Amino acid sequence: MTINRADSVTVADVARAAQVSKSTAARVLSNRGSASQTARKKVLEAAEELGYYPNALARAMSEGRSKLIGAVIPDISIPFFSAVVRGLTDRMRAAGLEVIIINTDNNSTIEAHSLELLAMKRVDGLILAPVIADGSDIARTLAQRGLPIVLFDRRGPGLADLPLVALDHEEAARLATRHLIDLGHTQIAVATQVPDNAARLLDSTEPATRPSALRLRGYLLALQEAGIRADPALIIDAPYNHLAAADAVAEQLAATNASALFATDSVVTHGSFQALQRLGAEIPDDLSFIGFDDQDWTTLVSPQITVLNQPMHDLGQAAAELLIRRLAHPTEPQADVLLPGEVLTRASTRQL
Amino acid sequence: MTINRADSVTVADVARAAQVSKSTAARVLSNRGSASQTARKKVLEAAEELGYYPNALARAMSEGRSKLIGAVIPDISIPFFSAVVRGLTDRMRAAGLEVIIINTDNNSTIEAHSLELLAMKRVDGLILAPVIADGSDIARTLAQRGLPIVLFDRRGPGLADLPLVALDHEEAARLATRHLIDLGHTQIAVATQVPDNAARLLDSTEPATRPSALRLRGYLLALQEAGIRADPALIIDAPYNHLAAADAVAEQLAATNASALFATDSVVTHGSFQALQRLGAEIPDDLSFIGFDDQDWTTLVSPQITVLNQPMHDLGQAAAELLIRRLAHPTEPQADVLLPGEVLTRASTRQL
DNA sequence: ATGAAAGCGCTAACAA
DNA sequence: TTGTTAGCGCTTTCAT
Repeated sequence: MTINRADSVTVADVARAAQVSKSTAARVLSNRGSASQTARKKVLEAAEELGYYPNALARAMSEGRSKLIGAVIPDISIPFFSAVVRGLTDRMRAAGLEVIIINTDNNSTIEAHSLELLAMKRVDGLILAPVIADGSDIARTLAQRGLPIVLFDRRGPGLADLPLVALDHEEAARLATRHLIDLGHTQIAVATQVPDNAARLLDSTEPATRPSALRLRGYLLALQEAGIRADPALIIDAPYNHLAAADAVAEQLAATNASALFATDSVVTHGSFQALQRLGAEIPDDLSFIGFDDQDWTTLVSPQITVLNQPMHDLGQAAAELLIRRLAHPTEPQADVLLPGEVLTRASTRQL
Repeated sequence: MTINRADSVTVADVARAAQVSKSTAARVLSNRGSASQTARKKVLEAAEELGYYPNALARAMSEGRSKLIGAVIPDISIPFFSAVVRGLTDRMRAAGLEVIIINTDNNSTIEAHSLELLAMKRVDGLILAPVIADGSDIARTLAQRGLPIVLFDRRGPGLADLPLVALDHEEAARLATRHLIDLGHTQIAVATQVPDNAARLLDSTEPATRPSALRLRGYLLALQEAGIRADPALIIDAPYNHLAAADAVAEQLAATNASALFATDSVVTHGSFQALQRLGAEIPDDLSFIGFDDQDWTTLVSPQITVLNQPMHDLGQAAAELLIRRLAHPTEPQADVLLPGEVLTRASTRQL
């Protein structure tokens, strides 16, 4: 009964069994230096026999890299992030890297602790979907120390020099809004987390980091391009929680004369759809509706929902690829990667 | 040359800066041995100053445990698993353990490689939702070598002695079926992955490891208890893929006189609902429908769907807890943990 | 081609 | 309370 795996098989054990020196065995097992046919054969047989598994910890110690990547995200149970993580891990595995996932719940204290922890684990690199809040500058510190970091989905404050992989939020929202405009709508409501600087969002100097702000800007831009005046009453402030969003939309939408509604993220899309059901709105006869992210249910309800879909799996892969490139060329500067969204036209939007 | 280590501060660096010996510094930094107030203060200041982060790799080497856990699952992007993983990681983090997630896509070759890889990483323990296929005996080997493993959701063949955390599949399906029986239904169709030994499932000696087989057995059991004869024509073999499942259900259900339908997993539930839409069935007037897993869309469609819900987050936590207990008491035998499911009664099922 | 030996950064047993 | 020293398992010079 070998209960304790303190007795794990080491290179030395293999070497002894193969009757060669430790370094010869090490060479064969790590497939690096040179070794004679006979030595190689003896070592491999001994390793097989003893059931040798190289100790990645020890290897990491001496090689100076752990082959571990940290992924710090808000919540793996959100479909968007779980699809992204799938793309991410697929690509990382192909490169021989494993991924440690940490959920921050958008809490900057948790984020800070997580980053420290991953730094201690000596991860080779980091994918970070930062909490939008100032305070912690740990990410910046780690980056300055030479830890490769790729931002995902959004750029936190003070993280200006790190590369970002994300949906082109602004352009995606512009597409979605233009879809409605092309159908003849002019009274277009939008449900989103409204930032403080909403009114000044079109000033090119006004910063916008959170996805919702960028998406709102895209909406405003599309209106402007079409010569439609933005009506503040049509901008509905919806919390990032489907129940609360449903309440907000139900209440505020009823007071408008909107002929169309655009929800700028998956959670608010969920809430908005519930609000529309509650209001008894006939879609698309009373109101055209375009949501965000192609969730399961959007093709299960009737009418099926037109959505702005983002390439979740690809986004994850792109983030992985960028990080892998940084690992290989640490100094080479990397440009942001913004992937386009796509309107999936279905039955919830129609000509006015 | 060693990459990327130029900046990493070590205990020795701190010791030098604090003008004490390496071991004194190590003692205060790891908070173990004893040290004088003055020494402690000097060391902590020096550590702060230099920005010292302990190297978890080195610590793992000498302590013999990595504080890393492996989670080997079919696919993180499936809502069930992402919710489970959330519960799992929450609990693990609280215990100071991080989780490496690996997707197998139910491919036993990938599973085998993943297990070897995690063994090399010297994870302290493993959560494994095994592919149901014989072949690889790596999990067994690792377990015999003393690596704590907890099975999740299902018990693979040849893994009889490992503890399992799962939904009580059989009982859950029995509950769901009884819900329909209680409403007066006797012609109850079931959509599931039908195992080869379906006909003999009620023999207590007949083995059933895959969740779908256990759920089918629960269905049969409920019928038997109610004195209803099981009708093979009502057992619909549906692939684990919502499109194919929709086709199978649409075709086979039409040929029956069923007044109710029970879908035994989330994917088949999705497909079944599409099939019912395609058939133009009025729910619940033409047919009562009960699905599996409380997915977002089940309350978004109309009528809202009655489902058998499993406690996903709790399942993840339970798996983590069991593994943590094994870590602390490696020899103590552990019993399986089967959590109950619950019928969420909504509008898709009604009195016949 | 092979072997001896020096780390990688940490913990822990043992002295002092 | 401190410091010295010997590992943990692997990679990697540097001789031979």
